[in-house]
Amino acid sequence: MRKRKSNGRPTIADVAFRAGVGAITVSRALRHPDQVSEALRKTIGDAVRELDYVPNLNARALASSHSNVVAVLVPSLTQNIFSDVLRGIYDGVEDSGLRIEIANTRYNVEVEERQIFEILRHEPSAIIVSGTEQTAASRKMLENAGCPVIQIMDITDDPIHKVIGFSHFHAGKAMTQHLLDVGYQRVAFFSGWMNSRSQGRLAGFVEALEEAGIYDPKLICEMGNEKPSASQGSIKDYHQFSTARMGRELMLRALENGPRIDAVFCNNDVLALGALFACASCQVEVPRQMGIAGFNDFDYMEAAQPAMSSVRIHRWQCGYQAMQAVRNELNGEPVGERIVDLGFEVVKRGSTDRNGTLGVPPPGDIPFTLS
Amino acid sequence: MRKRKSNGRPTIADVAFRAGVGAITVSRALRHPDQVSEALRKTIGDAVRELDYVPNLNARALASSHSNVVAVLVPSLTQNIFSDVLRGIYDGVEDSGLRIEIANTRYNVEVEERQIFEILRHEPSAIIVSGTEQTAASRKMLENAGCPVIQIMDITDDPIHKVIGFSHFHAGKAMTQHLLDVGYQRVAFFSGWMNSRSQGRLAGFVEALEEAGIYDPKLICEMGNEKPSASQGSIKDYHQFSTARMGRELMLRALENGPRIDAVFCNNDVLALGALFACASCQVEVPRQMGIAGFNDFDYMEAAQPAMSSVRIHRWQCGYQAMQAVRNELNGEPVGERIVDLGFEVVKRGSTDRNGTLGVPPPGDIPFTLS
DNA sequence: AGCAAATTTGGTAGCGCTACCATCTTACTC
DNA sequence: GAGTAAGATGGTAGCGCTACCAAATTTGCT
Repeated sequence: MRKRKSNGRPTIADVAFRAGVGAITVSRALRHPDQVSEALRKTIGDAVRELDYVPNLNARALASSHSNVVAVLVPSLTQNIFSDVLRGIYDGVEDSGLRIEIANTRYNVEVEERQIFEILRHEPSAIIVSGTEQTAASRKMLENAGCPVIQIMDITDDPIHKVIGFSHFHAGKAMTQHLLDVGYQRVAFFSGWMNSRSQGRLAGFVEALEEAGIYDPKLICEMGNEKPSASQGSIKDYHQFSTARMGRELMLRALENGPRIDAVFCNNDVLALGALFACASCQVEVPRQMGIAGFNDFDYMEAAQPAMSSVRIHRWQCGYQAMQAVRNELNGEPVGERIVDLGFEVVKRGSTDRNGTLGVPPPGDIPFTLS
Repeated sequence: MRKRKSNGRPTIADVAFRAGVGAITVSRALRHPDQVSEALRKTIGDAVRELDYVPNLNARALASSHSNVVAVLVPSLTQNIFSDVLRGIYDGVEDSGLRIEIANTRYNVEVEERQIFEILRHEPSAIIVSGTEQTAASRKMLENAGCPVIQIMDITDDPIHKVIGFSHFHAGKAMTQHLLDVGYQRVAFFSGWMNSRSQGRLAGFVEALEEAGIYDPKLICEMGNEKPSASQGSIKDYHQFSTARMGRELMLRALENGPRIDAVFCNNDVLALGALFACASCQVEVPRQMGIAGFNDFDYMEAAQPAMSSVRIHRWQCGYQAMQAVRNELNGEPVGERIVDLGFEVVKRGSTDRNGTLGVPPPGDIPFTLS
């Protein structure tokens, strides 16, 4: 008779009894099968199946001081960019026995610091963190975390442990170069609120223009420069930091009394969408009078009219490969390459096909009239 | 001297020693402060702060068989709709000591069943599940889960425990009615892959047309009717089940040789976006020749040219209120209303302003010419 | 065969916390 | 003032698992 109410689930002892072995052997058969003989492994496997045994993860974590929790820090849950990353992470975690714990840093380094602090106290088995620009305090905590730390969605020469991502600088520069290559002369940069990765893109933009000798600070059109405060009222609004509305507004301003421009590199596809609509509303022809390029290459860029150029980045792969890296390391394999550059792709479409020379498919235009 | 390597973190015993009380009193001071005297509570609080003590959650869960984990089942991580819900959940969990564990059901009831099964074995303190159409097996498991179960993003007369959402049927019907009210005669329904909530919207659409006596099955234009298999190859592609590309394709088909239509209710904003671009590419005037309405009211709907009508739903609130409900119940408060209808809002904009009578702001059109 | 080394298995003792019960105060009733 | 109830505190014994060491068994080699 049990003294304490238990929930009736079979325990490792039940399995051990049924298999006629010691509890510890069952534990080993499950955790380190190679240390158990073929025969016992089978007997124990049968007992597990017959009893429908599932290990209690809390007990396991307590006894081993391994939580098997992978902590994932993302700056936002709303932007598609990170939900794609999360999708990769979830696809990558399958059948690993690992649990994922997501923390939302809200693009706020103070919040991130606090959350790293909290998360470390849960003793995660690994940490996946977005970006490479942690504060000094955050970096120190992560360095001393005593578990694999994978930085994703950016790249650096000096990773904490391992980084899987790409260069925002080079991506920004490459797209700007494309705009210059097709002959645009006055290229603007549109952005909503800037994070450190946006800054990288902007730096690439600036360098490309400087090399061409046509850089002008007035070409940088930002909205909402003010960083969101961490105060109660506004913290929940961080998800709106780039919207189509802003893209529209920025383009309208540029057309009305802004710098004279003939193309725009939008820091985010959704801004490009808004910019495109603004052009439509002002009868500005894209790409002839105005070139538009975005960043991320969400699916609607291809479907737009005209189809819009963008920089395709490998969000899902970042998440998936980060998870693979975590699994490998937890299995005792070596770290391997500490810097993994997944690259990017400048996708050229109609919205920047200034001369009709890109060979992109023409917009479908089926003649059609209603009533 | 310790026999087993510990990670050096202070334990409850350290705090107890420092405060000069028993370990159990420290536990109580933290878990049930009302059972501990004012004076001791303060002494213990000081000790906690001095030692920088943080309770070990695994030990707590093991000893109490309360995991303090809130399991959240969402069908997709990628669609904005659920990332908004998750944002609400994360905003709602702050400072509660609860942990969130997200499972991705991939719009697949078999996957959902398996995940409910797995999740129950982690003994969550509460479960938040998307939708009300669980399989019989899933429902039974949830009913016997022994913890609060909140269904969200749909509504039903017969919740498992508590439901917070809105009626997709009424939302679909209301938007369709709006299209009829402004005078459209042949209204189509566009959808990508249909889930049970989409079905509700469709049913509302059908009923509105039937009541008007103009229903015609040919008006239902679906793409990708085939349900995604759970097989390896395709399961990772579930996120593409509604894309702008599909909206564009559906509209092109409808214009070319489909049913003669003068308006379309898109099951999802992104389809509406694609449909709008298709109209632009075919020189079909919106809203005069073609009305377009979407569902979800993402931010770009307002910024589109013309601004697009949509049904605004309260995604963030669903998540946030679900979390509040969980917290209340775990604090021992009564369930309260078991059916919470958050409603929806038919947002009427230019894309359905057939007669120019809606009083919506005109599209900004600043006369503008380049070089 | 004889001995060392490698492999396989088991026992014990926790991991850090809380449920349960027991004890000790204090407050209140008659 | 005795008796009872209510509140505050503590001790003990686990929760279910695994680290650590010890013991038993097998293998390899001279």
